[in-house]
Formats: sequence, structure tokens, C-alpha cells
Amino acid sequence: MSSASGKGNLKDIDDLSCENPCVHPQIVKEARSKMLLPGHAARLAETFKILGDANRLHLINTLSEREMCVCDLSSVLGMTSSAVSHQLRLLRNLKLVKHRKEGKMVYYSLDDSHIVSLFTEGLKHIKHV
Amino acid sequence: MSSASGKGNLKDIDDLSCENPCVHPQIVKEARSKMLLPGHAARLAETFKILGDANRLHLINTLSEREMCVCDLSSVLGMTSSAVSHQLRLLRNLKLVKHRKEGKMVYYSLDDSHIVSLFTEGLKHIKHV
DNA sequence: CTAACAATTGAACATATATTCATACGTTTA
DNA sequence: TAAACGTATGAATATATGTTCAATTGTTAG
Repeated sequence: MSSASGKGNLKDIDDLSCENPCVHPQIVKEARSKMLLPGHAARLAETFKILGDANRLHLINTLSEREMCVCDLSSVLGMTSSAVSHQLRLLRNLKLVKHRKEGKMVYYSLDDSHIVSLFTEGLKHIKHV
Repeated sequence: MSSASGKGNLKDIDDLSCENPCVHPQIVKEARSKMLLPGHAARLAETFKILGDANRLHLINTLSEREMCVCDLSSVLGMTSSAVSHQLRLLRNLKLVKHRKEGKMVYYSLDDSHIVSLFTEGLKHIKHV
């Protein structure tokens, strides 16, 4: 069923089932072959998304210096401990932070050194654009 | 008005106007001194946020290979050209892409090499976590 | 046991975000 | 000029996101 023979010459240099009528098929085909795998794109987006919030960046930045309890974190950031807790859960889901209980307190710390390089790379970016 | 002298000894080792009653003031104080500037945090978050979407990542990845018109981009990504155009506007607002008109077509290309290093750093991150 | 407290959680709310749809704009071609 | 086309835009819609509030858990102190 590829390239129905008749009516050709519109622009089916190669006929890659191209829903859009207005393209350079060869270029599109090549670009498609270089696309990120859907799974990779999704995980990458998820990673960047979690960094896309100033409060979470503050949390990560703060925890990159030392472990800290929720209460201290909320005091540092000026947020309620509930809000901090919600955000920490997101970071925990992505395995970016880990926690340790000590009595009533829970101490959080970074669990992923890679995230700091991403963070640092981002800082470089904004500082001299 | 700092540290009202009386009633002390609760936990005002240093009294940094600490709304939260439950903290280690010294640690909080030091952490605060190392916080990101609000403006930096905001810009950094904005940068990461724009990367926090799979379709925009595909756009950036595709444009990192060559410039391309809106129509081809929409065909590559399988999105309507309207949706692509909206996303390109966001990327343009952050000066991540630039455009060039040629007749009816508009060709987009990356305008920021830094963003590719961020992108690449992100890829490293997801690939071996 | 009871009270106090650090932390967590779910629901509610407000806001942000992405896509669709209809329409408009600017260029080219008939 | 009119029609066709690539692109852009605003409004509308649906969904995602972040914070607040109230309630709950688990631990320590009285």
C-alpha cells in the first residue's frame, strides 16, 4: 500500500505515509529517523519538569549542601511544612532525594548526584545568556 | 528589635526572624546565606520548565540537526502546525530558537547552543540512572 | 494515657499549560 | 483580483500543577 502509483508527482519523492500535504518528505524522513525514542523523551521531560519550579530548585540547592529536616527546609524557603512535604514527595518519586527518620524528625538529602550536574549546567546557562 | 531580650532560651541561639518555631536556627541561617538569588532561581526554573515537555524536546532535538519549516516540523512530530507554532513561540520567547522567512515558509533553527548542552546533560542523566 | 509536635496526606481551590478550533495574515500563483 | 497555501494567533477547553487547609500518623515528653 506504499505509494499508490497513480496521481504521483505531487511530492511523493519517497512517500513516507505523510499525513501533512505540505512537506519535504526526504527531510522529514531523515529527521524522523533521528528522533528521540518516546520513552526517552518522556523521561527526559519528566526530569526537566521537576526542575522547572523555583521552590524545588531551592530545595535541591539547599540539600546539595547538607541533609536537613522538613522543618528547617520550610523555614529556609519560607513555605509551610505541608507545601515542602508535598514537593519533597515529588522529588522522592523521581528518586532525587532520600530520607532518614530520627525520632519525630525526617531528614532529607540528595540521592542523585547527576541532578546536581544538571542544576549546575543550568546555572551556567542562565548566567551568561 | 532583633531578639527581644526577655523570654529567651527557647531556641534563639541567634534569632533570625524565624517564623517557624521548630528549627535549628544556626543551620537555617547558614542555608539561607547560600540560597539562590530569587531572580536566578526564577530564570533557572523557567529554563528547565521549557524543557519539561516531550514535544518541545523533540522540537529542540530535531532543530539541533538542521533548520526546518513549521510544516516539516509538524509532520515530523505528528502535531498540527498550529500546535507546533504555539510551542515555537514559547521557544522563541526564551530566545532558544530563531526564524527566517522564505516566501510563505518560515524556517526555524536553534538560537542557543547552551541549550543543547543542557539537553545532552539531561540525556546522560536518564540513560544511566 | 495524654498532650505536644514533626511530618504526611487527601481534598479543595486557584492558576498554569497544551491542544484544538476558527480565523486572520502575508505570500505566491492562477 | 481571487484562490491557495504556510504560518500565526486568540479563545475555548481539558488537564496538570502548586498551595492551603483540615485531618491523620507516629514519636516523644509530661
